[in-house]
Amino acid sequence: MKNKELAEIFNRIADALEFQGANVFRVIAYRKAARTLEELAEDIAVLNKQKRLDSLPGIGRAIAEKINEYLTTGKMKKYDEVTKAIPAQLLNMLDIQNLGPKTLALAHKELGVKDLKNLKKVIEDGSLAKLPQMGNKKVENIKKGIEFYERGHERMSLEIAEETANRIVEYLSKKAKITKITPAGSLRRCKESVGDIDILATGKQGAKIIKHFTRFPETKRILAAGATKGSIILKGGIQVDLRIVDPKSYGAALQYFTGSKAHNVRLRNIAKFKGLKLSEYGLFRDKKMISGKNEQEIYNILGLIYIPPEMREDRGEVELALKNELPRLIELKNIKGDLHAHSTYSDSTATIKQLADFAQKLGYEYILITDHSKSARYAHGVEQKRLYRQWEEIDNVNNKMKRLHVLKGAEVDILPNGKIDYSDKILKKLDLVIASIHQGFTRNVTERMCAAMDNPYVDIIAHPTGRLISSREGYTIDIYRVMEKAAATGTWLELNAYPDRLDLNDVNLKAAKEMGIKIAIGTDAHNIEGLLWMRFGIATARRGWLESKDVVNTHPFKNLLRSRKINKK
DNA sequence: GCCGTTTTCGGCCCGACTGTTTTCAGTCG
Repeated sequence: MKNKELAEIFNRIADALEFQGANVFRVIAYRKAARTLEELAEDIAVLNKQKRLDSLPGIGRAIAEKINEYLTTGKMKKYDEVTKAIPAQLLNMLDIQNLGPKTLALAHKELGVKDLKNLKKVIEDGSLAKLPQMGNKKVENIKKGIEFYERGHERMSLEIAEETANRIVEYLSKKAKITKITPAGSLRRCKESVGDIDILATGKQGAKIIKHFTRFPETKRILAAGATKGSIILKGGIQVDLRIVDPKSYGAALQYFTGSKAHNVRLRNIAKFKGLKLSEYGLFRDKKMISGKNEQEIYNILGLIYIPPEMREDRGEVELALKNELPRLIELKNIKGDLHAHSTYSDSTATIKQLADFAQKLGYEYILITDHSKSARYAHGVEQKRLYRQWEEIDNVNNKMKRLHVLKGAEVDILPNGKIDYSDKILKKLDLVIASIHQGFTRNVTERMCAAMDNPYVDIIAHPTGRLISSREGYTIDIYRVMEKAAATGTWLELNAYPDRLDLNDVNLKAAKEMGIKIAIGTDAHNIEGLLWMRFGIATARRGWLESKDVVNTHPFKNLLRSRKINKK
């Protein structure tokens, strides 16, 4: 699929245009098209062939033509033009904090800066500081930006973001005079990875609170400290922004700082259309504030029903909210059991009994034990003899449990040769079977997965794309074809709730739902606490617009096994 | 460059902070 490739190209064109000082809205247009392509589950080439490009948001005639040009000739004139005119290394530097397109262009034009090495040189010899509008402090900030840039600035997992935000909220709540405080931004939207942490608070003495904030023990550097806004970098490199607003603006500020940017633009447009103005301070008619305290009220006055933060990405939620047709998103309390958990039989530290006890404590009706199959040597995969022993143990545990059912499952490897790692004879005896790829990430993954789904005993495909958020792209795979096969065979696809996986991701989940595919949420726990990751699974499911009915482990125990594909034919 | 319950042309969100300046430009979110 060329989707990602094209997205990259359009982002690159946007960078170049920005550098050249083009109309900012043209730049935004290219970025929007790039975003659409990044999030598209379907193959852009297929859409192009069917002449359906104009149905995509942010893609009009000009960009559609460019896409077609690239898909048919392998080239794009516009892209060649801009990359020829501007060295790639120059555009990369736009990622440096405090160094924007204007300054970079100035340095390029006046001092001949072409790469990072040049830039450092003109900083050191003082020539950059002498340019118009520049000065020592500005240059100093760019220098700090370079340091940050060179260390690498990865996004953090949702789990780390949550922990970090909690620590800061606790610190601020203790001493500063704050009436309300909450994380906002992408953390509140539960995005799979968080770039920096936004926190919103109310209080009378903004400057004092900000000052206290900058003294947070983990602070490494203070980026800004005003009367209503402060910004710090923690020792681990995480940036945290704090905004203080008046209580009467709390709802508007919460709405604004939760974002996403694209979602907010839509809302402000609607406000404008109604002759109103929406800002982080409130909703205004002329100069008069008509709402601001309460977030929900703002949505309602604009004619929308309340949109949950997880949906606020401008992926069609605004249109549905206008028509009062938003899905009723799944909640953690709808979950009746965990469908992916490892025990000490393979590579977990938790015994079956411990998992069962904790699952019961969580209020579950069932838990599926899914240890690795025999070929997974790295994970102490379970061979036949030990599998039988595990079944005995599960029977014993079940006898002791009050309410909870421990189910016999397995996470069976789909081997590089396409075979399933247990015989059908064994699979048949299991309550539920998960199949997954752990080897041969580039070898016919799509075909192997599709073949696995043809097996009537394979109920679930685990972490279907194989990506690790922090470190790995994922398998070489056509996820759309995999989803088509899942829909055709009635195989469930997993939403793996392990914070570094969250796979399927939000965008793929939404596509899967539209195709009628059922989702199984499993934590992939390798210890007791891992079962608590379910909340990240739920957050991601909500980002994928899933409702209770789309997720199989919202079924009560008596219906769960009945809904297997083998029992439906 | 996109898009339309307005407007097929003319909009396209808007404010805080900083640093450079004496009224504003650049960057960021």
